[in-house]
Amino acid sequence: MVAETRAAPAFTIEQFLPFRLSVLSNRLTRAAARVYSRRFRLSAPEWRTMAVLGRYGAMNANSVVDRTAMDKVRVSRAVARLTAAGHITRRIDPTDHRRAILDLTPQGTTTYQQIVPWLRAVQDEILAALDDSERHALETMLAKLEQTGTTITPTRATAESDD
Amino acid sequence: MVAETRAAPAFTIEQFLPFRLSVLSNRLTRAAARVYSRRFRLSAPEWRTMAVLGRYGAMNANSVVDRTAMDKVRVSRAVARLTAAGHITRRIDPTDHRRAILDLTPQGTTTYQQIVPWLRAVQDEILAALDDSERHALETMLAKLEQTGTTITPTRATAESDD
DNA sequence: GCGCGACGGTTAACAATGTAACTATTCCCA
DNA sequence: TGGGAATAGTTACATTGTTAACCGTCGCGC
Repeated sequence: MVAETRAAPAFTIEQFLPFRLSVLSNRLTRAAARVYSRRFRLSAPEWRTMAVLGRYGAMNANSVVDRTAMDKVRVSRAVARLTAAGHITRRIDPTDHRRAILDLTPQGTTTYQQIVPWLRAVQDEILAALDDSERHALETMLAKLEQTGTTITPTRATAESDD
Repeated sequence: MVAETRAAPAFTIEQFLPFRLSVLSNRLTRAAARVYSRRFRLSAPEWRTMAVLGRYGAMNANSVVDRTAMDKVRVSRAVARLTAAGHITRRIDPTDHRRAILDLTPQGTTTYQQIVPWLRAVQDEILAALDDSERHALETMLAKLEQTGTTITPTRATAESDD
């Protein structure tokens, strides 16, 4: 029944790194999202936008794009909803009328400050499974994978004779 | 400008684990998807379904759900498209008429066997950034995080006074 | 053997996301 | 200085994901 082959071990998707990371990150993101979605009705893109504004202060949408790895459409939509909800303000940059400068409102700042400790707790809970050296190793590996991840371009299979 | 506070360090989303994993896994999944989407017009759920059938042989949709961490709706749609494309067969289980037994067709098997080596190459390329001990550590940590990830339920923030 | 809760899977309705085309503004240089 | 290329952001449309309701089948107690 198993499409096992002579030379290579079976390809097992449960062990395939992108698959594992995808499942894991979905679960963790979901756990984190409960913090801000339940009580504050924020989506992940919305929270991410507030998070960078809360951390770094006012900036335009493009800077949010750069810091959050979201595309500009997602940011644009998040901004629209956040503005409507009164969490952020949006004013045209007087020096460049294409840009809009975003910033947290007082209400948005309060919300931000309420959410942060909960997310810290989530991260602590995640990392509780690891000891100090493991946490350090995780940091190192993530940094490395984040580097290589950018250049993955499968150019040639190593064993087309996998039949 | 920065919403920095006395006691706690600033909350920086770029360092928040669920965020980092989400960005990383998106990029890796995308890199992997290029392999099967370009040439074979398969989506991720479709490939995942083929992958478990190729690895473990015929099974019903629920077993695919269990092995792929996809919900049943996604599997159902993937199965519909794969059947239409001639990659898999679907026959009612004679011993239980609620179930349908899925299996790769010869064409599906061929496709599967063509894709596998490319995905191996992708994984090798990703792991090339790490040395042997790091790979081992990654394996250990993923296993641990996959365990805890299931039970994350933020119950109490540690520092509500983060204002 | 029959009725009712559970199971396997599909369909339907809706929200979120991605891709591409588009508008408005600014940059830059011929 | 004026006109094309680049930039910032939005809108429109197609695809995908999520949730809930649904249908047929099975298991099981009565």
